[in-house]
Amino acid sequence: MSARPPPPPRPRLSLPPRSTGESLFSGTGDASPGPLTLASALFPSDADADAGGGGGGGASSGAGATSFTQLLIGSLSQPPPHQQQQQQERGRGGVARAGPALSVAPPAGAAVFTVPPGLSPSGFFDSPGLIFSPAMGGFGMSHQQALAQVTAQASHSPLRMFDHTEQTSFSAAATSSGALQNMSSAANVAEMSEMATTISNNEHAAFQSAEASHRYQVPAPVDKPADDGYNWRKYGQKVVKGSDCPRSYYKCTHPSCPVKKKVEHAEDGQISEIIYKGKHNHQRPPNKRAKDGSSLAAEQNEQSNDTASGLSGVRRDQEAVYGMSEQLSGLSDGDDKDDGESRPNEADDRESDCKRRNIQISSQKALTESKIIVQTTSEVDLLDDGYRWRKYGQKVVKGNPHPRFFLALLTVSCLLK
DNA sequence: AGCCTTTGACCAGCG
DNA sequence: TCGCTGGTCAAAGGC
Repeated sequence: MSARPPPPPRPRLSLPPRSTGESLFSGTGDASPGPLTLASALFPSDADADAGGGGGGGASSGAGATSFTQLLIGSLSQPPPHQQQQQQERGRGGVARAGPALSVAPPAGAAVFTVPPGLSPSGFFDSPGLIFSPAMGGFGMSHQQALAQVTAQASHSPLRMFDHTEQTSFSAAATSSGALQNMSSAANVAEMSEMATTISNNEHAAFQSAEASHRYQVPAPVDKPADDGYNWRKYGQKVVKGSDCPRSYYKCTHPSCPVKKKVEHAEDGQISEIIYKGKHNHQRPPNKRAKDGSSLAAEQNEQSNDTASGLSGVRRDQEAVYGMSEQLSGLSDGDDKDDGESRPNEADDRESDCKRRNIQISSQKALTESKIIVQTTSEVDLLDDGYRWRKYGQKVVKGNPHPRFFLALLTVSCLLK
């Protein structure tokens, strides 16, 4: 066991079929996709490339994806600014750059929110790292802002993914953060950090972690991947074709709650992907995680955030959180205005609109602040997002053949106008 | 005792 | 129509 011979299966990012990027900025786009989203959005062509396999392909993806880092490398050396446009053009064309590392999320437009393994969506949303407050009309801040914030902070502290901020919610799950490795303390941080995420919303939000598999050294029980504050009951498990990892099916135990989630495991038993489906129609159960210790704090933290942080005022808790799904799914038109102008394609927008209706869910939450480091196996056009990134660090992570790059956002105004 | 996991079987959608 | 595959059900067992 110590020596893991075979290359760990790369985590996959679920990307919505094409239009993702566009939709991100469009319709619900305003849902401030946040860096993660952006990242995912950046991998447009993936869909094109995989287009064929899209649907069922969810599971299999991993093929030659370029690693985020790799892309970064390449991208960094490229001129960033105009990329946005290029990207769009290319996107449609289907640059195949986005590697197969990304798996296509549910084709049918089911708004699925894929959370990086080990990550809990709620943590996601609650986590200060993400800010998506539907109530705020577009999530409190535009994705640019979020991005800026995130990246900016990230630059200060190169923690990985949802660094400490996440710890609150994630901590619960973080039973043992041995994984934390370099990170220091926060147990959960480790988990999150190791994962990369991708978000695809609206039509397909998919947050996923990229280097997950081997990296999610989630010591915690595999079956309980993410403690998102809700109670889940496993109702099935199945080996999905094209993937060696078994997929587990969970249902929210709350009566009448339609929410389900699928958790895919890697060969080594670690979680490689979590897909949430549906919206909780109830309040999150009271600290069920208290026993976890850290969770308690998280919970409190969360609450304080809800009320004090201002994220609110508006029912940030459930509705906010879930409201996000609405946002993501583009159900809330009002907020869309935010980015309305930045929308690249209204046509797509409309199209997505239709899709959105079909969306079953999406989980969501927002980054409230802080640092987020996006890790993806396929960075593709990460830098093509129209933002300017600056590399401020690089690190070779154990177990990961690819060096990890830390980027800071330099500007965020380009997309706005 | 209640809740959860496991697991084989069944069902439905799709090509 | 058939086979494949993903998703769900439900009985049995465990904690």
